[in-house]
Amino acid sequence: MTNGPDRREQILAAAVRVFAERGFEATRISDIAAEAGVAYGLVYHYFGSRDAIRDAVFRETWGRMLEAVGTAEQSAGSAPERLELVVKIVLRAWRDDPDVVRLIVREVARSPRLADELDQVGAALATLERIVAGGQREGTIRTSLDPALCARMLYGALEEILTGWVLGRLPDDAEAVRRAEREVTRTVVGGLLV
Amino acid sequence: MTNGPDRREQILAAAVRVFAERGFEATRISDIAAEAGVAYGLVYHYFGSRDAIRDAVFRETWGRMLEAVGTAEQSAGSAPERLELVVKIVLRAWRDDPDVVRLIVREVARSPRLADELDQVGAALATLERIVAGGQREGTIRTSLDPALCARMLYGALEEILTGWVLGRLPDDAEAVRRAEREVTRTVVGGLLV
Amino acid sequence: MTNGPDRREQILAAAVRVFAERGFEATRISDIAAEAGVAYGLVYHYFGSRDAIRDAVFRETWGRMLEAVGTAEQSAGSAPERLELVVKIVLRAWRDDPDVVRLIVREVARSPRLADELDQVGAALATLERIVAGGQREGTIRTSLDPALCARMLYGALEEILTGWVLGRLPDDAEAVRRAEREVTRTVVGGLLV
Amino acid sequence: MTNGPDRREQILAAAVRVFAERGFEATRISDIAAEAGVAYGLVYHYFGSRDAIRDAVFRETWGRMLEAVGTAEQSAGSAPERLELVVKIVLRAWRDDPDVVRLIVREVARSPRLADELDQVGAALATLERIVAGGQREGTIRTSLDPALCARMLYGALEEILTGWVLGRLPDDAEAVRRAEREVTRTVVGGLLV
DNA sequence: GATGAATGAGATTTCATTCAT
DNA sequence: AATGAATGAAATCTCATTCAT
Repeated sequence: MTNGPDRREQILAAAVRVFAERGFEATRISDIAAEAGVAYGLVYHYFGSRDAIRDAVFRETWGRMLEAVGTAEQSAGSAPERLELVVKIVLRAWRDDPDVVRLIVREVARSPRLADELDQVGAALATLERIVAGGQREGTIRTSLDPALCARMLYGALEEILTGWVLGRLPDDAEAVRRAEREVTRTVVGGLLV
Repeated sequence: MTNGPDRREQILAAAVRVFAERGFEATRISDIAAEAGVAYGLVYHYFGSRDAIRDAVFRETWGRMLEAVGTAEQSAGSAPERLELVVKIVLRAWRDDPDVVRLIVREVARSPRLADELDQVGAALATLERIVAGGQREGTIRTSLDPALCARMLYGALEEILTGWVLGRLPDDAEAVRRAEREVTRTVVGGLLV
Repeated sequence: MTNGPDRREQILAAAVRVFAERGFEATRISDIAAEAGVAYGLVYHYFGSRDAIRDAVFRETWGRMLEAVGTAEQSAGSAPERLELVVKIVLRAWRDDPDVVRLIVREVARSPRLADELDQVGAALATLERIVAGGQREGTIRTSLDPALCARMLYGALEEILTGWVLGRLPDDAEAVRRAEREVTRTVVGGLLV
Repeated sequence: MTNGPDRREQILAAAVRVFAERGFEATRISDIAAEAGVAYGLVYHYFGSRDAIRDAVFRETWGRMLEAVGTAEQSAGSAPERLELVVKIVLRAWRDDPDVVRLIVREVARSPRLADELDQVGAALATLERIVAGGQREGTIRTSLDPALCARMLYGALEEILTGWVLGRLPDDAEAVRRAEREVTRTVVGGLLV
């Protein structure tokens, strides 16, 4: 017996880095093992198969993101203030944990299996939906809107900005990040108000 | 028999269907050949390699979409009216040509290689950017906004709604499509106005 | 297009030789490909999987044997004469086609999957059973006997003698083969008579 | 804790069960450890290798069978009576210890390596041979027969009946077992008599 | 142009065995 | 004695690509 959970974490962290670097489809088990500095078979000792690693990695990265978004839902303040907080949290993740964002942007959205089986995107959207519906009840958001549609508009806008950063198509210095926060809040969140 | 261009189109159309159905990575040359009803080697006769097929397919599908978005840029009217037209064109594509939309949503949008080499998404974003900048010049859109950021917000919002339809997460009957057009226009386009 | 069926036969014949030589479990696909003098992947082109090759080989080898035993069932003469013919055919197979006998003796009997799915042993036993039952009707074989049990006794006796030859435990020169025919006929077939 | 021999027996008994269930080739060390309820490495502590376990198991199971057949050779009575006793002992083993019989039928009988290295089948056949030769000396068995051949005929007949039971192809209730004893004795043993 | 047989590099996965604790 | 984490060689299988006809 050695250091079980540690090893597992070590491999998982390596997988996040490699997936973020080259994408899931282009990543070989040997890449992960090499990055983690362990033997080939140990990856299989902790994760049963290639797909299992992918699922674990996605669950893990999304877990962090969802937890953060969850705090916004629990925060004090009106619905628009909560949405503003979501915008801040999501966009700042790029600076705080770029590998996770890279992974989410590049892989999670496109994976049919994930969309069906893990559906963490769905969880994020559901959180946004609840916040919007709360805003309609408290009278801060137009009741003519469909919360599910609003959730997708905001989510899509945020994801596309992250994509711009990931692909180096948009400036991502600290000032640009603050500006993006401001503009998304004014435009999309502002567009929802009564 | 010498029906060259026809055969090529036949294979390309089959590739669109298969890619839309199962994704690019999961699609084998044999799947395309089978769907097209031609022999294995003929796919290689017209397209030199697997990647060449992918590029041709993506260029082709995006070609149609970009052409449509281009007509909006050329249309008469103010910038907000042009953006509204883009919204209409993009969202109605789902009803008109779902396989193409499926393909774009699942594969094109965030594929790193494509973004680099074909960068047709970039072309679409550039069109939106030009419309927004035009609106700022004509005084209909707030000048404090960054056109590149606006383009991405609108693009992302649209794409995420299409994703909802592709994955069956949002209702997509004719009435729902009209409603989505209205809400995106009011919320995101409306949020850009002075 | 090249010479399809020929290639398939070529691989199948190679597989028979290799299986007979080293046994199924110890045989690698690469062994078969090398013995057949073809590329690795071609084995998979004609047979879908390792198990499929095994099944095809067993079906093929047993096919030849069963066909031979079938002729005995069709032959003129009394049941004991037919059984004597079966004894002759089976024991002479060792001289005529040792690889096939080796394979049957070493592999077929022990394979649970085969016993269940291909069950060619079952077909051979059924033929013997029918001959014995016919003998009971014509009054040449004791009616107190269970034909299924008789079939197994004769089959087992023959197989065990073949095993002795395959493993080099019994002399197998022409004279020894003739003697074995005589003794099995006198002892086991003779033991069944009224 | 120092219950060495007990542990060893525990693992050996588990191996017999697992081998009988799924065959030697399909059995993993982990299967044996799990069935025995001990840790992975402990199997290696008591047995040095996978092959060593197999050999130990086969020696063990055959040991019991050979011991039983040996008592027949030592028994009072004529050679035919001794052979009748062998038939009884072998066929009744199915009811008494089916896992052992299953193992012998499926794995031991024709395994080339075993036949060469352990050759316990050879020992059983030798015992039968000695009984037959004794019968020829005492004048109860035809002297024209080759004892080695007779031994194989009887052995094969018995084994094939056991196979029928193992595979569920023959009825194996108490009455059917008694009948099989009677018929083998009359047919094969009877066929040897002067 | 058209076919599909042939090739082989490379990926996933298994599992006997070792070894530190 | 007992545990199970760690290792890596070896096997199966896939599939893009080539090529003879």
